[in-house]
Amino acid sequence: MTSDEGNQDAPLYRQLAAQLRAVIEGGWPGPNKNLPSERELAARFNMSRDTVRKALKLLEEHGVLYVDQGRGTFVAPASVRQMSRFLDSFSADARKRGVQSGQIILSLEQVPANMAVAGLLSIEPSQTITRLQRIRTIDGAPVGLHDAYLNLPDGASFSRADLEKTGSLYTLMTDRFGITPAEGLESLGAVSASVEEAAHLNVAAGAPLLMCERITLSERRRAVEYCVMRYVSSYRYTTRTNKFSQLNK
Amino acid sequence: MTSDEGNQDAPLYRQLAAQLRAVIEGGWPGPNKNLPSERELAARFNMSRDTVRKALKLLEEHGVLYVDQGRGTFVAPASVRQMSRFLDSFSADARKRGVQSGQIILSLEQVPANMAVAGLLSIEPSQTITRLQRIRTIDGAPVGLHDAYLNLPDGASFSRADLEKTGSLYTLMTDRFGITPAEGLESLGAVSASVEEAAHLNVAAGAPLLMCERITLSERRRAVEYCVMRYVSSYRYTTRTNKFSQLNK
DNA sequence: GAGTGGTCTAGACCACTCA
DNA sequence: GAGTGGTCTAGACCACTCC
Repeated sequence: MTSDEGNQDAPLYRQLAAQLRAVIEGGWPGPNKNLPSERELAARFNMSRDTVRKALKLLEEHGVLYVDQGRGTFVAPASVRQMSRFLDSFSADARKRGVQSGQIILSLEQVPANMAVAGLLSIEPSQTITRLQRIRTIDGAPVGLHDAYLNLPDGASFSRADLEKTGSLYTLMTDRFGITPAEGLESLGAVSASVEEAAHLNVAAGAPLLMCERITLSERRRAVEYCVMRYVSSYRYTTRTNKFSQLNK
Repeated sequence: MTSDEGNQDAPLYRQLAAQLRAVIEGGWPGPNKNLPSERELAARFNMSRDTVRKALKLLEEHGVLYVDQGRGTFVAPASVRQMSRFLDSFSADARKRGVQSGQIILSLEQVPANMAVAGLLSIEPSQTITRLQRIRTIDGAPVGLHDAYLNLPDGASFSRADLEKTGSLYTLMTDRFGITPAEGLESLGAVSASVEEAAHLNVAAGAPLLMCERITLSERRRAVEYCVMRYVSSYRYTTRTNKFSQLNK
């Protein structure tokens, strides 16, 4: 987890954002305290006010800062700063929480897409895709079932060993196939565990599960993955939604 | 639902964003098609390139556009354009989906905060707060239970009639108390319906429910509401997470 | 090489808040 | 009225993509 801080290649505003976040996480200024004004920061760091504003905007999007017209720029409460607005993979999320994530691969195979999956991935039915079923664990205990349908580039494939090495499907897709997830559409609801699911997750049949369906899009907005995830009731999915910002007034 | 389009008071970039969105929703350019370049838009609308960029940035945040370095700016697939990244109230969400939302108020009272709620709202235990319990309905059928603890300004209160008039708690808080929700922290999981919950929601006891806890923060990042929501299994909570954008490289 | 978006600057004026 | 962030401009140079 390298930071832009001190990275001479990164844009100025990212370097500044990284620096500011570092001092804020270091405890200064405290929550709900003023930052120096944009003009002052520009002078102190010897850059234009617009560049400072870009850094502040970035930190605002990450929930680190908030702005109050005419009053100033303030440090957000720690509870907000710690919650990401962005999509994490299961393993990245676990790493951030400081727990150990793992997986048990149940199956990895090439299958023809059925109509439902083909529709969701915007491909022709019967086109072959990769299906990956896994049990996800946290500190060794099973917490979720992932059933993923992957629309990989022509001829691309990977083995169980490839996946076991990296631990993260997204890392594998990026490093191996050059596919960068850029956007995710998710739908969450509650379901009852089937007998089979219950066995995998070590809960009683009929136990409540959190179901999360996700379509992942690449940078060019091609659907590259459709995934159904089911989690035991102790698992929590957290999100931060900021600025009830609207295009409509 | 007024738009910035043609609103002379709105900033230029908002007017442009509204115009662009209107022509895109009108079908031109189609999904995954090029927009004119930033320089061309600037010339055509007689504004600076930076102002055009602000409009495009806004539309990108709303999932209407995406940008590909060196290639151009493109219209996102309709599936992405329709999904909001921002927090909606139950009633606003229903309106957007074109269904009729309603509520049955179970109780509205002043209560002392217990330790858990006081901690979440950052107030002293035993301070009195407003508790509101409701059944939420869609097209007349019960789909959710809301249990909200409100940290209203000193002396502020409202009646059942006030709430029944507007239908939306957020609208009431904004118009009546000047509190604008600016940020929400949410945690989702699955639970089993208790006997009482099952009766309210017209499902069997033990049925799976989607539980969503939310802390809502005001513009100045004061916790103004803690709410526990439980939804029947047919209810779906949808989100869009864009740009796996990171502060860390 | 031509065209695209990404970064950066220096300066101007406006809207809002607070004393 | 002094200080804050919000908008807008005109121009410069860089990084990337595609032919």
